[in-house]
Amino acid sequence: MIPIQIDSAWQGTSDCRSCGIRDMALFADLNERDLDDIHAPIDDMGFAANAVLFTEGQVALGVFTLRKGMVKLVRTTADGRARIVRVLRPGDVVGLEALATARYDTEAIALVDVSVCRIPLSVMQHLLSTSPRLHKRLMQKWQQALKDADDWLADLNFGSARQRVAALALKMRDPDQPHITSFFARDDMGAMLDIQLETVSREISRWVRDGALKACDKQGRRYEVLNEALLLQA
Amino acid sequence: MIPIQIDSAWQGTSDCRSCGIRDMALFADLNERDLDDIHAPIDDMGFAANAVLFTEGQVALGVFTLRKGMVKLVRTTADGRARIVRVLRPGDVVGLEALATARYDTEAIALVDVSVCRIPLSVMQHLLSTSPRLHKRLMQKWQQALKDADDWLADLNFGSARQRVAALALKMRDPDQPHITSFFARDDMGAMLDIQLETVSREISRWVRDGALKACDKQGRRYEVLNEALLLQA
DNA sequence: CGAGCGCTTGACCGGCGTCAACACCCGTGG
DNA sequence: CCACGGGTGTTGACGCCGGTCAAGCGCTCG
Repeated sequence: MIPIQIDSAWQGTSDCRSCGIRDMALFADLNERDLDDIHAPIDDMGFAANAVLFTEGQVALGVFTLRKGMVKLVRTTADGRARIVRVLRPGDVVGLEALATARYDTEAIALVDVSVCRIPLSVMQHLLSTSPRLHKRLMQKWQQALKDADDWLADLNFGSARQRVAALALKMRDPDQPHITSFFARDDMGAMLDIQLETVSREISRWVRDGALKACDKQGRRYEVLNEALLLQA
Repeated sequence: MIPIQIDSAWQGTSDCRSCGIRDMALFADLNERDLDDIHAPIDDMGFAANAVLFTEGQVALGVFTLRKGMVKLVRTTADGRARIVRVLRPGDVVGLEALATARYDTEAIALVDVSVCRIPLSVMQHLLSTSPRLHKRLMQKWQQALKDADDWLADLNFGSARQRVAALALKMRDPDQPHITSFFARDDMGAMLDIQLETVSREISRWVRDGALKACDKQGRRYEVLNEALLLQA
Protein backbone atom coordinates (compact mmCIF):
# COMPACT_ATOMS: atom_id res chain seq x y z
CA MET A 1 0.00 0.00 0.00
CA ILE A 2 2.82 2.39 -0.87
CA PRO A 3 1.93 4.27 -4.03
CA ILE A 4 5.16 5.19 -5.76
CA GLN A 5 4.10 6.40 -9.14
CA ILE A 6 1.96 9.47 -9.52
CA ASP A 7 -0.43 8.38 -12.18
CA SER A 8 -2.43 11.34 -13.38
CA ALA A 9 -3.43 12.65 -16.75
CA TRP A 10 -4.72 15.91 -18.12
CA GLN A 11 -7.82 15.16 -20.11
CA GLY A 12 -8.83 18.50 -21.53
CA THR A 13 -10.40 21.75 -20.43
CA SER A 14 -13.79 21.66 -18.79
CA ASP A 15 -16.79 23.51 -20.04
CA CYS A 16 -18.79 23.94 -16.88
CA ARG A 17 -21.97 24.65 -18.83
CA SER A 18 -22.10 21.07 -20.05
CA CYS A 19 -20.93 19.47 -16.81
CA GLY A 20 -22.89 16.34 -15.98
CA ILE A 21 -22.73 16.80 -12.24
CA ARG A 22 -22.90 20.57 -12.10
CA ASP A 23 -26.14 20.55 -10.13
CA MET A 24 -24.36 18.92 -7.19
CA ALA A 25 -21.09 20.77 -7.62
CA LEU A 26 -19.65 24.07 -6.52
CA PHE A 27 -20.72 25.96 -9.62
CA ALA A 28 -24.35 24.84 -9.58
CA ASP A 29 -25.80 28.29 -9.02
CA LEU A 30 -23.53 30.30 -11.27
CA ASN A 31 -25.23 32.14 -14.11
CA GLU A 32 -23.96 32.86 -17.63
CA ARG A 33 -22.23 36.08 -16.62
CA ASP A 34 -20.40 34.32 -13.80
CA LEU A 35 -19.26 31.58 -16.15
CA ASP A 36 -18.11 34.10 -18.73
CA ASP A 37 -16.00 35.62 -16.00
CA ILE A 38 -13.78 32.55 -15.66
CA HIS A 39 -10.46 33.40 -17.24
CA ALA A 40 -8.05 30.69 -16.14
CA PRO A 41 -8.67 27.23 -17.58
CA ILE A 42 -10.45 24.64 -15.47
CA ASP A 43 -8.66 21.38 -16.18
CA ASP A 44 -10.32 18.05 -16.51
CA MET A 45 -8.05 15.45 -14.93
CA GLY A 46 -7.93 11.75 -14.23
CA PHE A 47 -6.06 9.88 -11.49
CA ALA A 48 -5.50 6.14 -11.39
CA ALA A 49 -6.28 4.16 -8.26
CA ASN A 50 -3.67 4.84 -5.54
CA ALA A 51 -2.49 8.03 -7.21
CA VAL A 52 -1.79 10.95 -4.88
CA LEU A 53 -3.78 14.12 -5.61
CA PHE A 54 -1.82 16.10 -3.05
CA THR A 55 0.06 15.58 0.20
CA GLU A 56 -0.41 16.99 3.69
CA GLY A 57 1.01 20.49 4.02
CA GLN A 58 1.57 20.92 0.30
CA VAL A 59 1.08 24.40 -1.15
CA ALA A 60 -2.26 24.44 -2.96
CA LEU A 61 -2.78 25.48 -6.57
CA GLY A 62 -6.49 24.88 -6.58
CA VAL A 63 -9.42 22.88 -5.34
CA PHE A 64 -10.85 19.79 -7.02
CA THR A 65 -14.42 18.88 -7.71
CA LEU A 66 -14.77 15.12 -7.65
CA ARG A 67 -16.72 13.99 -10.70
CA LYS A 68 -16.30 10.24 -10.54
CA GLY A 69 -14.74 7.74 -8.14
CA MET A 70 -13.70 8.03 -4.51
CA VAL A 71 -10.85 9.78 -2.70
CA LYS A 72 -9.52 9.01 0.76
CA LEU A 73 -8.22 11.74 3.05
CA VAL A 74 -5.28 10.46 5.08
CA ARG A 75 -3.62 11.85 8.20
CA THR A 76 -0.30 10.47 9.30
CA THR A 77 0.28 10.63 13.05
CA ALA A 78 3.59 11.56 14.64
CA ASP A 79 4.50 7.90 15.13
CA GLY A 80 3.89 7.07 11.50
CA ARG A 81 0.50 5.39 11.63
CA ALA A 82 -1.88 6.32 8.82
CA ARG A 83 -5.46 7.16 9.59
CA ILE A 84 -8.19 7.64 6.98
CA VAL A 85 -10.28 10.53 8.27
CA ARG A 86 -12.89 10.59 5.50
CA VAL A 87 -13.80 9.32 2.04
CA LEU A 88 -15.05 11.80 -0.54
CA ARG A 89 -17.55 10.89 -3.24
CA PRO A 90 -18.81 12.54 -6.45
CA GLY A 91 -19.95 16.10 -5.89
CA ASP A 92 -17.61 16.62 -2.94
CA VAL A 93 -14.83 19.19 -3.08
CA VAL A 94 -11.33 17.85 -2.51
CA GLY A 95 -8.96 20.28 -0.82
CA LEU A 96 -11.58 22.79 0.32
CA GLU A 97 -9.26 23.97 3.08
CA ALA A 98 -6.95 25.47 0.46
CA LEU A 99 -9.42 28.32 0.02
CA ALA A 100 -8.64 29.52 3.54
CA THR A 101 -4.94 28.75 3.87
CA ALA A 102 -3.58 27.92 0.39
CA ARG A 103 -2.27 24.67 1.86
CA TYR A 104 -3.78 21.22 2.06
CA ASP A 105 -4.44 19.87 5.57
CA THR A 106 -4.56 16.20 4.64
CA GLU A 107 -3.17 13.86 2.03
CA ALA A 108 -5.66 12.90 -0.71
CA ILE A 109 -5.33 9.57 -2.51
CA ALA A 110 -7.58 8.05 -5.16
CA LEU A 111 -9.24 4.86 -3.91
CA VAL A 112 -10.27 3.86 -7.44
CA ASP A 113 -9.78 5.52 -10.80
CA VAL A 114 -11.17 9.02 -10.39
CA SER A 115 -11.94 11.98 -12.59
CA VAL A 116 -11.87 15.50 -11.21
CA CYS A 117 -11.83 19.06 -12.45
CA ARG A 118 -9.27 21.35 -10.95
CA ILE A 119 -10.34 24.90 -10.23
CA PRO A 120 -7.42 27.30 -9.75
CA LEU A 121 -7.46 29.32 -6.54
CA SER A 122 -7.36 32.50 -8.61
CA VAL A 123 -10.64 31.58 -10.28
CA MET A 124 -12.28 30.85 -6.96
CA GLN A 125 -11.05 34.09 -5.43
CA HIS A 126 -12.22 36.14 -8.37
CA LEU A 127 -15.65 34.51 -8.49
CA LEU A 128 -16.07 34.78 -4.73
CA SER A 129 -15.55 38.52 -4.96
CA THR A 130 -18.35 38.87 -7.49
CA SER A 131 -20.88 36.09 -6.99
CA PRO A 132 -22.97 35.85 -3.83
CA ARG A 133 -24.46 32.67 -5.31
CA LEU A 134 -21.08 30.99 -5.11
CA HIS A 135 -20.73 32.18 -1.55
CA LYS A 136 -23.92 30.48 -0.59
CA ARG A 137 -22.96 27.29 -2.34
CA LEU A 138 -19.50 27.32 -0.82
CA MET A 139 -20.96 27.69 2.65
CA GLN A 140 -23.10 24.63 1.99
CA LYS A 141 -20.00 22.71 0.96
CA TRP A 142 -18.21 23.71 4.15
CA GLN A 143 -21.19 22.71 6.22
CA GLN A 144 -21.52 19.39 4.44
CA ALA A 145 -17.82 18.65 4.86
CA LEU A 146 -17.99 19.37 8.58
CA LYS A 147 -21.12 17.26 8.97
CA ASP A 148 -19.48 14.42 7.03
CA ALA A 149 -16.47 14.60 9.32
CA ASP A 150 -18.61 14.43 12.44
CA ASP A 151 -20.75 11.66 10.94
CA TRP A 152 -17.67 9.68 10.06
CA LEU A 153 -16.49 9.83 13.66
CA ALA A 154 -19.88 9.11 15.20
CA ASP A 155 -20.96 6.34 12.83
CA LEU A 156 -17.80 4.51 11.88
CA ASN A 157 -15.52 4.81 14.89
CA PHE A 158 -17.87 3.70 17.62
CA GLY A 159 -18.81 0.34 19.00
CA SER A 160 -17.67 -3.17 18.20
CA ALA A 161 -15.79 -4.22 15.09
CA ARG A 162 -18.96 -5.93 13.91
CA GLN A 163 -20.94 -2.70 14.19
CA ARG A 164 -18.26 -0.67 12.46
CA VAL A 165 -18.12 -2.93 9.43
CA ALA A 166 -21.92 -2.84 9.25
CA ALA A 167 -21.90 0.96 9.45
CA LEU A 168 -19.31 1.18 6.68
CA ALA A 169 -21.35 -1.14 4.47
CA LEU A 170 -24.37 1.10 4.92
CA LYS A 171 -22.44 4.33 4.39
CA MET A 172 -20.71 3.17 1.23
CA ARG A 173 -23.84 2.16 -0.63
CA ASP A 174 -24.15 3.37 -4.18
CA PRO A 175 -26.59 6.33 -4.26
CA ASP A 176 -28.05 4.98 -7.51
CA GLN A 177 -28.19 1.32 -6.48
CA PRO A 178 -28.81 1.16 -2.74
CA HIS A 179 -28.35 -2.60 -2.70
CA ILE A 180 -24.76 -2.37 -3.86
CA THR A 181 -22.01 -1.25 -1.53
CA SER A 182 -18.32 -0.58 -2.14
CA PHE A 183 -15.56 -1.98 0.04
CA PHE A 184 -11.84 -1.33 -0.19
CA ALA A 185 -8.53 -3.01 0.43
CA ARG A 186 -8.79 -4.56 3.88
CA ASP A 187 -5.98 -2.48 5.33
CA ASP A 188 -7.68 0.70 4.08
CA MET A 189 -10.90 -0.39 5.73
CA GLY A 190 -8.92 -1.04 8.89
CA ALA A 191 -7.49 2.50 8.77
CA MET A 192 -11.02 3.87 8.35
CA LEU A 193 -12.54 1.90 11.23
CA ASP A 194 -9.49 1.73 13.51
CA ILE A 195 -9.41 -2.05 13.59
CA GLN A 196 -6.94 -4.56 12.14
CA LEU A 197 -7.35 -5.87 8.61
CA GLU A 198 -7.77 -9.44 9.85
CA THR A 199 -10.67 -8.33 12.01
CA VAL A 200 -12.21 -6.54 9.02
CA SER A 201 -11.97 -9.72 6.99
CA ARG A 202 -13.45 -11.82 9.78
CA GLU A 203 -16.41 -9.52 10.34
CA ILE A 204 -17.18 -9.30 6.62
CA SER A 205 -17.17 -13.09 6.49
CA ARG A 206 -19.50 -13.15 9.46
CA TRP A 207 -22.00 -10.79 7.84
CA VAL A 208 -21.90 -12.94 4.71
CA ARG A 209 -22.47 -16.07 6.82
CA ASP A 210 -25.36 -14.35 8.60
CA GLY A 211 -26.97 -13.49 5.27
CA ALA A 212 -26.66 -9.71 5.46
CA LEU A 213 -24.06 -9.32 2.70
CA LYS A 214 -23.14 -11.18 -0.47
CA ALA A 215 -19.98 -10.78 -2.54
CA CYS A 216 -20.48 -9.45 -6.07
CA ASP A 217 -16.90 -9.99 -7.22
CA LYS A 218 -13.97 -12.15 -6.25
CA GLN A 219 -11.73 -9.30 -5.09
CA GLY A 220 -13.97 -8.38 -2.18
CA ARG A 221 -14.67 -4.84 -3.39
CA ARG A 222 -18.36 -4.91 -4.21
CA TYR A 223 -21.01 -6.50 -2.01
CA GLU A 224 -24.77 -6.79 -2.21
CA VAL A 225 -26.76 -5.72 0.86
CA LEU A 226 -29.25 -8.55 1.45
CA ASN A 227 -30.57 -7.58 4.86
CA GLU A 228 -30.35 -3.91 5.71
CA ALA A 229 -32.26 -4.26 8.99
CA LEU A 230 -29.73 -6.75 10.29
CA LEU A 231 -26.87 -4.33 9.61
CA LEU A 232 -28.78 -1.44 11.14
CA GLN A 233 -29.60 -3.04 14.46
CA ALA A 234 -26.14 -4.60 14.71
CA MET B 1 -25.15 12.69 33.17
CA ILE B 2 -28.67 13.69 32.12
CA PRO B 3 -29.00 17.46 32.26
CA ILE B 4 -32.63 18.28 32.98
CA GLN B 5 -32.61 21.95 33.76
CA ILE B 6 -31.64 24.51 31.18
CA ASP B 7 -29.52 26.84 33.19
CA SER B 8 -28.77 29.93 31.20
CA ALA B 9 -28.82 33.64 31.91
CA TRP B 10 -28.91 36.76 29.81
CA GLN B 11 -26.13 38.98 31.01
CA GLY B 12 -26.50 42.10 28.93
CA THR B 13 -25.85 43.32 25.43
CA SER B 14 -22.38 43.05 24.02
CA ASP B 15 -20.38 45.92 22.73
CA CYS B 16 -18.10 44.21 20.24
CA ARG B 17 -15.69 47.15 20.25
CA SER B 18 -14.64 46.41 23.80
CA CYS B 19 -14.66 42.61 23.47
CA GLY B 20 -11.70 41.02 25.21
CA ILE B 21 -11.34 38.16 22.75
CA ARG B 22 -12.34 39.97 19.60
CA ASP B 23 -8.97 39.39 17.95
CA MET B 24 -9.59 35.66 17.92
CA ALA B 25 -13.32 35.86 17.21
CA LEU B 26 -15.49 36.15 14.16
CA PHE B 27 -15.62 39.94 14.21
CA ALA B 28 -11.88 40.48 14.47
CA ASP B 29 -11.53 42.20 11.11
CA LEU B 30 -14.68 44.32 11.14
CA ASN B 31 -14.17 48.06 10.97
CA GLU B 32 -16.18 50.85 12.60
CA ARG B 33 -18.63 51.09 9.71
CA ASP B 34 -19.32 47.36 9.87
CA LEU B 35 -19.93 47.52 13.59
CA ASP B 36 -22.24 50.51 13.20
CA ASP B 37 -24.20 48.37 10.79
CA ILE B 38 -25.26 45.88 13.45
CA HIS B 39 -28.89 46.54 14.21
CA ALA B 40 -30.11 43.53 16.19
CA PRO B 41 -28.67 43.19 19.69
CA ILE B 42 -25.83 40.76 20.32
CA ASP B 43 -26.60 39.15 23.64
CA ASP B 44 -24.05 38.30 26.24
CA MET B 45 -25.06 35.01 27.83
CA GLY B 46 -23.91 32.58 30.46
CA PHE B 47 -24.59 28.86 30.73
CA ALA B 48 -23.94 26.75 33.80
CA ALA B 49 -22.03 23.48 33.52
CA ASN B 50 -24.20 20.80 31.89
CA ALA B 51 -26.59 23.37 30.44
CA VAL B 52 -27.76 22.70 26.88
CA LEU B 53 -27.01 25.48 24.40
CA PHE B 54 -29.03 23.76 21.69
CA THR B 55 -30.07 20.28 20.60
CA GLU B 56 -29.47 18.30 17.43
CA GLY B 57 -31.86 19.30 14.65
CA GLN B 58 -33.14 22.36 16.48
CA VAL B 59 -34.04 25.43 14.40
CA ALA B 60 -31.25 27.97 14.81
CA LEU B 61 -31.69 31.55 15.90
CA GLY B 62 -28.07 32.45 15.79
CA VAL B 63 -24.47 31.38 16.21
CA PHE B 64 -22.45 31.66 19.41
CA THR B 65 -18.95 32.90 19.92
CA LEU B 66 -17.43 31.10 22.88
CA ARG B 67 -15.78 33.64 25.18
CA LYS B 68 -14.97 31.52 28.20
CA GLY B 69 -15.22 27.84 29.14
CA MET B 70 -15.64 24.72 27.05
CA VAL B 71 -18.54 23.23 25.09
CA LYS B 72 -18.94 19.61 23.99
CA LEU B 73 -20.64 18.70 20.71
CA VAL B 74 -22.63 15.50 21.11
CA ARG B 75 -24.07 13.15 18.52
CA THR B 76 -26.56 10.52 19.58
CA THR B 77 -26.51 7.38 17.46
CA ALA B 78 -29.61 5.50 16.38
CA ASP B 79 -29.25 3.03 19.23
CA GLY B 80 -29.04 5.75 21.83
CA ARG B 81 -25.33 5.90 22.55
CA ALA B 82 -23.88 9.37 22.96
CA ARG B 83 -20.66 10.30 21.25
CA ILE B 84 -18.70 13.49 21.84
CA VAL B 85 -17.43 14.54 18.43
CA ARG B 86 -15.49 17.62 19.50
CA VAL B 87 -14.84 20.08 22.30
CA LEU B 88 -14.89 23.80 21.54
CA ARG B 89 -12.74 26.32 23.35
CA PRO B 90 -12.64 30.12 23.61
CA GLY B 91 -12.59 31.80 20.22
CA ASP B 92 -14.44 28.93 18.53
CA VAL B 93 -17.86 29.43 17.00
CA VAL B 94 -20.61 27.20 18.37
CA GLY B 95 -23.31 26.29 15.85
CA LEU B 96 -21.45 27.44 12.74
CA GLU B 97 -23.54 25.04 10.63
CA ALA B 98 -26.60 27.17 11.27
CA LEU B 99 -25.26 29.73 8.80
CA ALA B 100 -25.77 27.24 5.97
CA THR B 101 -28.90 25.41 7.04
CA ALA B 102 -30.52 27.40 9.88
CA ARG B 103 -30.46 24.19 11.91
CA TYR B 104 -27.94 22.78 14.34
CA ASP B 105 -26.30 19.48 13.35
CA THR B 106 -25.18 18.45 16.84
CA GLU B 107 -26.20 18.99 20.43
CA ALA B 108 -24.05 21.51 22.31
CA ILE B 109 -23.62 21.22 26.08
CA ALA B 110 -21.50 23.32 28.43
CA LEU B 111 -18.73 21.26 30.02
CA VAL B 112 -18.06 23.94 32.63
CA ASP B 113 -19.63 27.32 33.26
CA VAL B 114 -19.34 29.16 29.96
CA SER B 115 -19.94 32.63 28.66
CA VAL B 116 -20.87 33.25 25.05
CA CYS B 117 -22.23 36.00 22.89
CA ARG B 118 -25.10 35.11 20.63
CA ILE B 119 -25.09 36.63 17.16
CA PRO B 120 -28.49 36.49 15.46
CA LEU B 121 -28.54 34.92 12.00
CA SER B 122 -29.99 38.14 10.60
CA VAL B 123 -26.93 40.07 11.74
CA MET B 124 -24.59 37.53 10.19
CA GLN B 125 -26.49 37.50 6.92
CA HIS B 126 -26.55 41.27 6.71
CA LEU B 127 -22.87 41.64 7.53
CA LEU B 128 -21.91 38.87 5.13
CA SER B 129 -23.62 40.75 2.30
CA THR B 130 -21.54 43.86 2.97
CA SER B 131 -18.24 42.87 4.52
CA PRO B 132 -15.66 40.85 2.58
CA ARG B 133 -13.53 40.97 5.73
CA LEU B 134 -16.11 38.91 7.55
CA HIS B 135 -16.20 36.49 4.63
CA LYS B 136 -12.52 35.88 4.93
CA ARG B 137 -12.70 35.42 8.66
CA LEU B 138 -15.67 33.10 8.37
CA MET B 139 -13.84 30.93 5.88
CA GLN B 140 -11.00 30.63 8.37
CA LYS B 141 -13.46 29.54 11.03
CA TRP B 142 -14.90 26.88 8.73
CA GLN B 143 -11.45 25.65 7.87
CA GLN B 144 -10.39 25.56 11.51
CA ALA B 145 -13.54 23.67 12.50
CA LEU B 146 -12.96 21.06 9.80
CA LYS B 147 -9.31 20.71 10.76
CA ASP B 148 -10.28 20.35 14.42
CA ALA B 149 -12.75 17.63 13.50
CA ASP B 150 -10.16 15.70 11.53
CA ASP B 151 -7.55 16.23 14.26
CA TRP B 152 -9.97 14.99 16.87
CA LEU B 153 -10.48 11.78 14.93
CA ALA B 154 -6.84 11.24 14.08
CA ASP B 155 -5.36 12.14 17.47
CA LEU B 156 -7.90 11.01 20.04
CA ASN B 157 -9.61 8.01 18.49
CA PHE B 158 -6.62 5.98 17.47
CA GLY B 159 -4.44 3.50 19.27
CA SER B 160 -4.54 2.04 22.76
CA ALA B 161 -6.50 3.46 25.68
CA ARG B 162 -3.22 4.56 27.19
CA GLN B 163 -2.33 6.55 24.07
CA ARG B 164 -5.78 8.11 23.84
CA VAL B 165 -5.71 9.40 27.39
CA ALA B 166 -2.22 10.79 26.77
CA ALA B 167 -3.40 12.51 23.58
CA LEU B 168 -6.35 14.05 25.38
CA ALA B 169 -4.11 15.32 28.16
CA LEU B 170 -1.90 17.02 25.59
CA LYS B 171 -4.79 18.45 23.58
CA MET B 172 -6.57 19.89 26.60
CA ARG B 173 -3.65 21.86 27.90
CA ASP B 174 -4.36 25.45 28.85
CA PRO B 175 -3.02 27.75 26.10
CA ASP B 176 -1.78 30.18 28.74
CA GLN B 177 -0.34 27.58 31.12
CA PRO B 178 0.93 24.67 29.05
CA HIS B 179 1.69 22.61 32.16
CA ILE B 180 -1.94 22.55 33.25
CA THR B 181 -4.46 20.35 31.49
CA SER B 182 -8.23 20.01 31.90
CA PHE B 183 -9.99 16.69 32.30
CA PHE B 184 -13.71 16.04 32.53
CA ALA B 185 -16.18 13.67 34.10
CA ARG B 186 -14.87 10.18 33.40
CA ASP B 187 -17.90 9.16 31.38
CA ASP B 188 -17.51 12.26 29.20
CA MET B 189 -13.87 11.40 28.62
CA GLY B 190 -14.99 7.90 27.70
CA ALA B 191 -17.44 9.30 25.16
CA MET B 192 -14.64 11.41 23.67
CA LEU B 193 -12.12 8.59 23.41
CA ASP B 194 -14.53 5.70 22.78
CA ILE B 195 -13.42 3.76 25.84
CA GLN B 196 -15.21 2.93 29.10
CA LEU B 197 -15.02 5.26 32.07
CA GLU B 198 -13.30 2.61 34.19
CA THR B 199 -10.57 2.31 31.59
CA VAL B 200 -10.18 6.10 31.55
CA SER B 201 -9.76 6.09 35.31
CA ARG B 202 -7.27 3.22 35.19
CA GLU B 203 -5.12 4.86 32.52
CA ILE B 204 -5.08 8.22 34.29
CA SER B 205 -3.95 6.46 37.45
CA ARG B 206 -1.25 4.75 35.45
CA TRP B 207 0.08 8.01 34.00
CA VAL B 208 0.12 9.45 37.52
CA ARG B 209 1.99 6.39 38.80
CA ASP B 210 4.45 6.69 35.92
CA GLY B 211 5.13 10.32 36.80
CA ALA B 212 3.71 11.94 33.67
CA LEU B 213 0.69 13.56 35.32
CA LYS B 214 -0.13 14.91 38.78
CA ALA B 215 -3.56 15.82 40.11
CA CYS B 216 -4.11 19.50 40.94
CA ASP B 217 -7.46 19.06 42.62
CA LYS B 218 -9.34 16.29 44.33
CA GLN B 219 -12.15 16.08 41.76
CA GLY B 220 -9.85 14.85 39.01
CA ARG B 221 -10.49 17.79 36.68
CA ARG B 222 -7.17 19.57 36.57
CA TYR B 223 -3.83 17.84 36.20
CA GLU B 224 -0.29 19.01 35.89
CA VAL B 225 1.78 17.69 32.98
CA LEU B 226 5.07 16.58 34.53
CA ASN B 227 6.60 14.70 31.61
CA GLU B 228 5.39 15.77 28.20
CA ALA B 229 7.85 13.54 26.34
CA LEU B 230 6.48 10.45 28.07
CA LEU B 231 2.95 11.31 26.95
CA LEU B 232 4.08 12.09 23.43
CA GLN B 233 5.91 8.86 22.72
CA ALA B 234 3.19 6.82 24.47
C1' DC C 1 -22.97 13.87 60.37
C1' DG C 2 -25.12 11.06 56.97
C1' DA C 3 -26.54 10.24 52.20
C1' DG C 4 -25.44 10.09 47.52
C1' DC C 5 -22.77 10.64 43.67
C1' DG C 6 -18.64 10.06 41.15
C1' DC C 7 -13.89 8.19 41.07
C1' DT C 8 -11.03 4.29 41.86
C1' DT C 9 -9.67 -0.41 42.10
C1' DG C 10 -10.18 -5.44 41.70
C1' DA C 11 -11.67 -9.92 39.42
C1' DC C 12 -13.07 -12.09 35.53
C1' DC C 13 -13.86 -12.91 30.77
C1' DG C 14 -14.67 -11.94 25.93
C1' DG C 15 -13.30 -9.50 21.80
C1' DC C 16 -9.75 -8.12 19.19
C1' DG C 17 -4.71 -7.88 18.07
C1' DT C 18 -0.85 -10.65 16.77
C1' DC C 19 1.46 -14.17 14.38
C1' DA C 20 1.15 -17.67 11.18
C1' DA C 21 -0.44 -20.70 7.60
C1' DC C 22 -3.19 -21.20 3.75
C1' DA C 23 -6.22 -20.09 -0.36
C1' DC C 24 -7.11 -17.56 -4.21
C1' DC C 25 -6.55 -14.30 -8.04
C1' DC C 26 -3.84 -12.54 -11.52
C1' DG C 27 0.09 -11.22 -14.21
C1' DT C 28 4.34 -12.92 -16.09
C1' DG C 29 7.20 -15.73 -18.60
C1' DG C 30 8.41 -20.05 -20.36
C1' DC D 1 -1.43 -23.08 -22.71
C1' DC D 2 0.37 -23.97 -18.32
C1' DA D 3 3.74 -23.27 -14.45
C1' DC D 4 5.22 -20.11 -11.32
C1' DG D 5 5.31 -16.32 -7.91
C1' DG D 6 3.74 -12.32 -5.51
C1' DG D 7 0.12 -9.88 -3.62
C1' DT D 8 -4.08 -9.91 -1.17
C1' DG D 9 -7.91 -12.01 1.32
C1' DT D 10 -9.23 -15.57 4.60
C1' DT D 11 -8.99 -18.46 8.53
C1' DG D 12 -7.00 -20.48 12.81
C1' DA D 13 -4.54 -20.37 17.51
C1' DC D 14 -3.39 -17.87 21.30
C1' DG D 15 -2.60 -14.08 24.50
C1' DC D 16 -3.59 -9.56 26.14
C1' DC D 17 -6.12 -5.28 26.39
C1' DG D 18 -10.10 -3.42 27.72
C1' DG D 19 -15.23 -4.24 28.77
C1' DT D 20 -18.28 -5.73 32.45
C1' DC D 21 -19.78 -6.27 37.04
C1' DA D 22 -19.07 -5.29 41.67
C1' DA D 23 -17.20 -3.40 45.84
C1' DG D 24 -14.99 0.32 48.29
C1' DC D 25 -13.64 5.00 48.96
C1' DG D 26 -13.73 10.08 49.27
C1' DC D 27 -15.72 14.27 48.28
C1' DT D 28 -19.60 17.41 48.49
C1' DC D 29 -23.76 19.00 49.98
C1' DG D 30 -27.88 18.85 52.52
